[in-house]
Amino acid sequence: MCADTPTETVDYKDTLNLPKTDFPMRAGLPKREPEWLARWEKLGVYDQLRAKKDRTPFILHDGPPYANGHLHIGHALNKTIKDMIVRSHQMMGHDARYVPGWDCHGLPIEWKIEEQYRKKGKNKDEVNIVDFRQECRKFADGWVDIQREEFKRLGITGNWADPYLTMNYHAEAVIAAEFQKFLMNGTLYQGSKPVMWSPVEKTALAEAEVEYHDKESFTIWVKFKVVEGAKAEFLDRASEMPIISGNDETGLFTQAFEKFRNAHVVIWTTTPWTIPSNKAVVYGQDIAYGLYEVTDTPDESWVNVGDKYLLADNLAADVFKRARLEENQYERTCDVTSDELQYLKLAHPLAGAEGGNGEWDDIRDFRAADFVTDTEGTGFVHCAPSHGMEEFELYRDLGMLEQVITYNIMDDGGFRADLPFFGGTYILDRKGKEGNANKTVIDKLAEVGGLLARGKIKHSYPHSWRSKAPIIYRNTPQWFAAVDRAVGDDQNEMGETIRERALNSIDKLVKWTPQKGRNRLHAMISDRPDWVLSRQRAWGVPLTCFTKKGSLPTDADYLLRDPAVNARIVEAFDAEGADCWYMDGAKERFIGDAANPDDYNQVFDVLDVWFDSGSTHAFVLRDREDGAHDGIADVYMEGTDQHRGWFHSSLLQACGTKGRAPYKNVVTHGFTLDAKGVKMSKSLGNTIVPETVVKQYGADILRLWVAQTDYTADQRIGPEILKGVADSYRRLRNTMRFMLGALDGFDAAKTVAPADMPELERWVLHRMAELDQTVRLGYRAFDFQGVFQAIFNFATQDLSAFYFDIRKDALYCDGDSAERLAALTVLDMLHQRLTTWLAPVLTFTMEEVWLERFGGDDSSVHLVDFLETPADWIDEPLAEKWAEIRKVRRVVTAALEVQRTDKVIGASLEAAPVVHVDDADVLALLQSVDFADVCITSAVSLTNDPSPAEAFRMPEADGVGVVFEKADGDKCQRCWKILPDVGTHSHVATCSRCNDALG
RNA sequence: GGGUCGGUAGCUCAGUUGGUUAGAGCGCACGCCUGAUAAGCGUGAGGUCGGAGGUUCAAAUCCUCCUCGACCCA
Repeated sequence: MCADTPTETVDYKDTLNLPKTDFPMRAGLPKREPEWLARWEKLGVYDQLRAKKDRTPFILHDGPPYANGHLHIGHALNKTIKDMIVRSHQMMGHDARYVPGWDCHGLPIEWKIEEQYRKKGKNKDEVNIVDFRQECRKFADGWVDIQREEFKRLGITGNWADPYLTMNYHAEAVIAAEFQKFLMNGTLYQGSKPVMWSPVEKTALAEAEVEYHDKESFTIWVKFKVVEGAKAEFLDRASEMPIISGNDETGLFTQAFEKFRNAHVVIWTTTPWTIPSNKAVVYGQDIAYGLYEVTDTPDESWVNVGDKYLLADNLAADVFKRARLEENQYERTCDVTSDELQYLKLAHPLAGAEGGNGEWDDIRDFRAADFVTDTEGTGFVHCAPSHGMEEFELYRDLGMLEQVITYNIMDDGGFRADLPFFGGTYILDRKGKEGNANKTVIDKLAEVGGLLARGKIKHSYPHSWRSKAPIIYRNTPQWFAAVDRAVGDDQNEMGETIRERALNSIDKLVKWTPQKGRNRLHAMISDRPDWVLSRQRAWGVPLTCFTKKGSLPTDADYLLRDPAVNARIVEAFDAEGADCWYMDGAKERFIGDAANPDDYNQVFDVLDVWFDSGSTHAFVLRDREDGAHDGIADVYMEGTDQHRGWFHSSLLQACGTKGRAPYKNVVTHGFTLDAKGVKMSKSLGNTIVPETVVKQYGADILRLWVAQTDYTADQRIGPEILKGVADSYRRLRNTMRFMLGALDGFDAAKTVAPADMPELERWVLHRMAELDQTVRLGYRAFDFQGVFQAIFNFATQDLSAFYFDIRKDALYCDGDSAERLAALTVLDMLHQRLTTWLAPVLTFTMEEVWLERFGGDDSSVHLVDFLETPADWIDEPLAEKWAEIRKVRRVVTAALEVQRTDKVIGASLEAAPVVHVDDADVLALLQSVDFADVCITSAVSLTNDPSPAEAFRMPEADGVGVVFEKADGDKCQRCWKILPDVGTHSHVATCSRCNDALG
């Protein structure tokens, strides 16, 4: 082009319809999000939605977070998923109300308050319990307020003005009332189990209150003699078992017993004080054992020549070394199989001891157990089921607890006074140092010849978090809900017992997302023991019941079961809170005239907090106006850890009280890990907290992270990942921005009917209708990842890179051409749909995008539903046609790229390629549209002449060849197309279209 | 230690009943445009599908073992 051409200086930019918008490219979310929050608050969006009539309720019931501490990323993930579920269902036409809740009772808060007291030099025991509980309540209240604000900042919608708290008086009343259902229907009973116990503090401890430190312990190897007494017992048993031939079995027994006559089974323990409570010894089914005989002895030893010991082969050498024997002082005489072991019984080393009062004379049980190993000790484990969880469970499962539970250790860690030899000795002294119990036991064992060896060992051992003193396992009375007892109400559709009802509910009434959650809970419910309801704590709902003095837990009259008493309690709790249980005269007040209060003890244990939260379906769903009429939620949505927690306790509780699961859908999310897939921890320094993300990027970025991840598995988050999320956000934001700019001055009166639109527009309608289905199905399945990916790919690939790119020419340069008006109509439709579809995810940004066109004081995208998308927009043949067109287009763009690289052209408008198409049908397709527009070239020639050899081809588009040609003519200074007619019009530097437009 | 779940390009994810050369988006590199401009368009590189065995004509997909990680339990 010549430098002196006058046209070059003409600037037609102002004559174009260029995009015009105030919508900024950069969002500034951290600063602007609070403004939208204030707007929604002012509009009362949540309440306005509730006022909409004739909508089917959709209830996502909130699992309550614990009211303690600032939010971490897990909270943010959890509430964001819930929010997207709630918002998407609202916009799909439901009344999706959401009542957030908090778990307020329990240990961690109790700790904090105790800590405060300790700082003031006060002891918890000196403080009035009601005052103490009030402090806990105040503390929880404070955190509820803080967390509420933090949740709101994330854009979580809900009834924040009136959330539910497990410590609300009504909640406490309902929890007590729910507990009383178990009391009345007979599933409640008092039993016992070993718990971690701190003798120094005289209290039970929870797992979280325990820390592990190295401790030096006594360690002893103790001999249990194989005894004759076993024979009689075995023969008794054999006679009851007709299947087994008595003679054969007797023969086997005799054989086994003769082989082990006078032999000793050796056990090893680091807690000598448990030996007086020993009730059994167990062996491993698959461990190789041998019988060993002492052949020589060192000078000082507790062994004698001829002693026979049963030991695991892997450990025998070690044991003899401990007994100070040289390797040549013993020999292995024969194999011992577990088949043989089953015929043996044992005697306690203190059996028959003078002064023992027969305390240890009973034969000790000897059987196989799967927790025995041969990596440490002797290959035999001594069982004191009152002081060990595994042993307790073994005998519980055998139904033999009554025979093996002891009560030898008191609250203070001392032996009961009347226990021979050991009464009055203590495991620990008052300061938590080693007491005299272990030594006394060891000395006594040595005296009766029960010891093979002794020593000391340094090992990791649990200590109290508070006193730092060692703890012990101690059997204590607890309250249980029986899961295998018929509940005895008439709600038996799912089964008679809690377990049956739970398992049937899991399969028949609940849909699981992801499906594998079903197996997880099913397995747990199948295996679980009875539910321990009681905690020896102060901050909780008390087990509101009374026990009869002088009665045993197994007696029918042990528990006071009186509806009038129960009603008085519930009524009082509702009015005054559960604190009234702890007031003076409470027993007399509640028992009233139902019985003589002096005959009863009031129970002061509190309920497991899982019972509290397991009861939310009653005091939230059932009792609240904005709950669910049948007390059943559409969705419970929590982390996978809640299979053990809330999903589990809610299921058990509801099966005990209403006969079925309180939910129809259970959705679970995984855990949030750092960028490498490792758990976040302060010590690793890989923690990401919501507050930081919100401050740096904004809540919408955090929400988008949630939507882009597969939340059903564990997710990762880190700086790089967040940056990627922010990148996607910007891409999408700019696409929206382009639409807003193009729609500037949009005139609804000039809308074009779909039937009158060009094919390209109708193809966009088709894609929109397709996407409408994808979006709704995805939201219904809680699949935000799928929804967002579909929308995002549509926006970037179909719109930005294809449709918009092509239509820019018409949008900018045309006057009110049919094409331009159709494009604007489509853009309007796109804007409304994309904005509403994305509103559940990008809550803030979509409001901004919405208001940009539909402003006004009362307007909000969150007040509207997804738009109806006519099904007849779907046009499969058209879609197939345009798929073909895009395939050919890709060949053209790739061909142009070659020329661009060779510096032949820059812009694609400089080209007018010749496209050779072998297939006549495909050629016809291309000829039916403005293929030059589609390729954004100034012209295109379509032909079915065979492609010349130099034509550009691509393997994925068979039968298409592109020969490059430069566009012929001059560049229109207005639309930049290179056309032959430029220069022939009144506006000299323009093409005919632009000449007309300029008028 | 036991049980369960997971490991596909730098990142986020697809991958149907086993079946051509394992896909997409983002990011990256290069180029173009300068009328979406701290934007937009195009092209390209990038993967021994955690590892090792096995079944099969054929394995990301089925089986076994190992490894790493997570959750629950002990």
